[in-house]
Amino acid sequence: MRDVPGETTRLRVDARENRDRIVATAREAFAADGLDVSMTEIARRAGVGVATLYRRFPTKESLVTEVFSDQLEACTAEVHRAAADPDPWRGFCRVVAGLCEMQARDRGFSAAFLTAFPDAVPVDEKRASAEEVFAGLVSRAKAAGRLRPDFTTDDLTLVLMANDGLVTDSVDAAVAAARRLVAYFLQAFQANDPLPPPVRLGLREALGRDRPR
Amino acid sequence: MRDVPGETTRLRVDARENRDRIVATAREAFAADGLDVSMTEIARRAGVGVATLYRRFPTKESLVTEVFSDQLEACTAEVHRAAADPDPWRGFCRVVAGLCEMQARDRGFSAAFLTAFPDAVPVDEKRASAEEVFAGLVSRAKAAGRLRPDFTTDDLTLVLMANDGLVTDSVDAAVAAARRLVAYFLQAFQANDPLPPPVRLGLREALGRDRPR
DNA sequence: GGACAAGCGGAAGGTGCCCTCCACTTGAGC
DNA sequence: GCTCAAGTGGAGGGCACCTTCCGCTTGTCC
Repeated sequence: MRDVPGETTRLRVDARENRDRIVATAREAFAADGLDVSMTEIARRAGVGVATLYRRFPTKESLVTEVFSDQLEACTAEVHRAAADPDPWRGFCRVVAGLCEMQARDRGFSAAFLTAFPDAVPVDEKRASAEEVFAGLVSRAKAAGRLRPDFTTDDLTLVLMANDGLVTDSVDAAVAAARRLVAYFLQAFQANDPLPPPVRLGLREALGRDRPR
Repeated sequence: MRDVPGETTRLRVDARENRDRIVATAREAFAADGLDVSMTEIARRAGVGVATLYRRFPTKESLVTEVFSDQLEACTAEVHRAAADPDPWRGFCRVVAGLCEMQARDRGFSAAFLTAFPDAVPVDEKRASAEEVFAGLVSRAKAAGRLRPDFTTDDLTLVLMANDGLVTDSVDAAVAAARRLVAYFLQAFQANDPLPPPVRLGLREALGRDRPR
């Protein structure tokens, strides 16, 4: 395990360029093909050796975390912005639609956002903050009588996980599918018929499923 | 590529027992852990060598096809049974709920049912037949005024793919999540507000994603 | 009961992955 | 310009997977 230069250490300019190119390449690759793209392949596309890649990011997970940290930021920002909407129901719809659209446009994003990164503390912090804000939005939408009272914030996880299942070859198809899915969900969230009990979904494993026994 | 004894060839009794045990073991393994369970692991759990496994099933895909062929049969049977319901809306609900429940109970099933097996012709045939029957059920449910007119049969694929995203550690949690998801969907399917255009989702690759370029 | 094809297990081949090692190159400060 | 730590690329170690090979065992049929 080597040390990764933090904000304090300054990189040499060529190293800086390489690093930026790596992150940009990885972002595109993950978006297009999901998190399965190999480190060797990323290095090749970025025009560097694998050692260079591993010097900056000692593990694949660290690369994933880096790549999606600002995407996650954009995502939580979207939640905060939507929560500021004077109409809570419209804000609620924006959150659901916005997150699902992001997810559909980026195959790696869903995996990254739904995944718990044990090492990346700020990720969890931002997530928690966004969830809190969202919870406020939910209760206001309920108070306004637009959102069904038995909706729980765990249902957002349900929506995101369901939306994640809509894997398709083309981005356009994924976005179209996500839009229709969201429309169905939003209709259901306005209705008021009895529902099975809410479920708290566990987050998925990061890279590689765990093998029982 | 070796030859696989068909219905015509009779297996030796010990070989027959081994074969049955392999299929049973694989069924359990796939149900519990998905299609990622390795051939070596299946052979080990079945108490046979890998060569024995490969003698019966020359490729992993052939084993998967064999294992899920009768599950698929049960699935299409469920569709036919539900379609016979005098109340088309109730039948429709049974199809949606039934398929999703099966999917939630068996991690491998979703992958197998949503996946196109190029080699397994009967699979596709049964699928096609079930889809035809389901289409009839859909139009009757619409005629009865219970199902929204803009529902398309492709939306069933949407539901199944969405439900497939609800991967959880425990079966109970998966079933609970699927129930709630289905309840939301059924509410939305009764509503009648405008909706984005329907989407035709492509089926996923069988084993291992394809690598572009 | 004996012959032999069918069946068998485990070692090993081939591939792809994550990650490390190490000899070579190069930008930065004097 | 010279020095040298920082940076680099490619080979390869370790592992897991799917699949094949081959010498040994065993059910079956006469």
